[in-house]
Amino acid sequence: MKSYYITTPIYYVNARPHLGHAYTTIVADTLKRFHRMLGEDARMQTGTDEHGDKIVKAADKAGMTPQAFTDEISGQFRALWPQLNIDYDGFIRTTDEAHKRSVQALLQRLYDQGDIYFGEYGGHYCYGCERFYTEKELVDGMCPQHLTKPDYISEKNYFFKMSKYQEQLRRHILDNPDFIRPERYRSEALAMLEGGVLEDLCISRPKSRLTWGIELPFDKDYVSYVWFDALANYITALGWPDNEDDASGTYRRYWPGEHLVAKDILKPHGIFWPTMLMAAGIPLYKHLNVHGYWLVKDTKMSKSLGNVVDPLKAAGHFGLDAFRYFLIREMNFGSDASYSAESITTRVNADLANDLGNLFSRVLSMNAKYFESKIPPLGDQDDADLLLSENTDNAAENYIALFGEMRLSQALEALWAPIRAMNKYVDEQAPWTLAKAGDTARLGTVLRTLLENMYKVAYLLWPVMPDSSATMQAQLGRPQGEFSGDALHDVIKYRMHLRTGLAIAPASNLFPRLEMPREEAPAKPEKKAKPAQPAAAQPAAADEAPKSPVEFSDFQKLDLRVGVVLAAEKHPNADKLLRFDIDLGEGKPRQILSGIAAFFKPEDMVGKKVVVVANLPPRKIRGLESQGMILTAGSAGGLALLTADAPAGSPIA
RNA sequence: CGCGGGGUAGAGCAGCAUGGUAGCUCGUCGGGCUCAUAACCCGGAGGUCGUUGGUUCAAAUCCUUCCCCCGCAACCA
Repeated sequence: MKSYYITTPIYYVNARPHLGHAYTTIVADTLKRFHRMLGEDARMQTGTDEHGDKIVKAADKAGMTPQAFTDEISGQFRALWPQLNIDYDGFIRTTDEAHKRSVQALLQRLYDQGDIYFGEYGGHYCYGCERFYTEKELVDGMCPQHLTKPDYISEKNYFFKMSKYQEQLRRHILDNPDFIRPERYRSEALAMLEGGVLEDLCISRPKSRLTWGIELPFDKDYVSYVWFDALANYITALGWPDNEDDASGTYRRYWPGEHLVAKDILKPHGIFWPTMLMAAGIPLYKHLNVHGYWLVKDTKMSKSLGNVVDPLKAAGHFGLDAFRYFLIREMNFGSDASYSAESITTRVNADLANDLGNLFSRVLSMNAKYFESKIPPLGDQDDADLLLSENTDNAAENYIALFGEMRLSQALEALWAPIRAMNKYVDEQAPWTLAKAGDTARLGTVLRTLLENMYKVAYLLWPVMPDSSATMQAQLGRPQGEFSGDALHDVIKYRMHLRTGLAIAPASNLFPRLEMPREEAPAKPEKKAKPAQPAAAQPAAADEAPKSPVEFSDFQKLDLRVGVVLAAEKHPNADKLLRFDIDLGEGKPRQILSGIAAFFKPEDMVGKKVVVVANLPPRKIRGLESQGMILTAGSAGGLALLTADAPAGSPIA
């Protein structure tokens, strides 16, 4: 079976995950799903990069050991991805023991063959920054950060003979036009190689300055400095070098794979890494796919500007699949793109709500009205019907081809042609007129033609919007199953996928329209001014939006249970809070605080059965810890308890 | 002359490697339909493709001049 291996960079754990990390990882996930649908043995990998002095400093600042600190941030990354529906197969940390051993093996191999040598490294070192500066970086001979004069120090270090492989790499890039893509980055890499002699790469730091790293196998006074440590992850995670000769091992199964990176790390991935592979006698990766930056309000996202977009918040606000769709559709892969609440709202409303969502809504509701939601039989098709299906099939082929060339935005654009064509077809065929005329046969053919084409589109969208795709397929009465073979081409090949007579969804509301965020400038006078929120630097953030749809799996995450109130009293330090002991059938009652003192008397609560969210993280409120949340229904008149006639601890679903 | 990218309708972009009626989405104006998520469909207005010169029967597309914007320059996707 053909294999496909896609990696994201390993993310440096000195900051929380942001939109950029999410974009890269979502694209990787989408590619993996796409190749899986092509019947390939697809694997996707991500991870975290955890060594170096920045980490030591960040950990220090947080009052933690480097290990505890990296455990924490790495855990945040790992926990984030499933929430964005990212289905990774491997998650590597550069602090993994196996990774360290493999890196050492790689270093030893190059050292033994003479590609690593001991030499002198000199430069302008700023003690404030704890780093070297080149002549060019200095401003009037001063450190640009601290405006102090750096010391010229020199120290002995180990170097990788990168220059030795310069010409070989240049030729490889020339011979393989899509080795680095899109084109612009290939040109840039070539420019780096043609601009003169490549310098050898300094790959170590003395332990006197840095201990948080992988020890060099041939000199215990030094640790590896970033490059080998980080880049090698792409193969160490596959088990290299232990299984280098094992034809059935993970390494041989997936390598060579391809990489996905943002433009800032083109040089390490386009130059350093391939020369390292050449030196080690390992085949080069197939492609380096390089994407641009997300700009926020046309400026680079950065912590200091405070305009960093939190991907989870955005996904929660706009809907996860809408968010994924937007990222892939809006950014022309390779170029920069602009992120804003306005642009995502416009895009999602136009493409998902108006075109795709509304198509499902109108067709399913007509099918409910005219055929009691049962899939009508297909009668004789006329030219318009055939043309519509042909249109879909052509678009699907384009979609697949464009996807394969990493022209992701254009791939989605291609799929929207049949969606628009279907909306037009509805107008032209006017099923409501056929219904009035009593032409049931023709009416059935029209709707059936639509349903079949909708199914195809829904199916094809799975890599980008897995949940919505599955929902759409289920609405059409053919829930997504396991993929086998080349599912993508198979679905195009056939025109009939649905079962005549099967009852399907009577309505659909997949992508509710988003409300356009209000302009910051003049608020419309008739609207009641909200209590003035401080003008947030965030692009109209996600705090008080209409609730976007969630997946059933999200609902399942809630642990709702029946609880019996054993004791209730006023919170000693708060007017609005009551303190409860509630039996959830766990043997020991839980202490739960609830802000309902204005509505219920403590003595009335004892013995009541209530509904409790049992898996919220414990939280301290006015000095007491609350280990859950009591559900109530709020209305203008007051507050009502949710209750259930079941024993304590009964799960609710 | 550090390297690279870009300048195409009001906005955002595609097209440029293999020159040949300037395309897409949003917005806007007018019309239609009534199945639908105030949605959908049709039509219109709006561009001398940054600038100079050149090659050519023909240039957004190739060569050239200048102007402007934006990244990068050893670890931020």
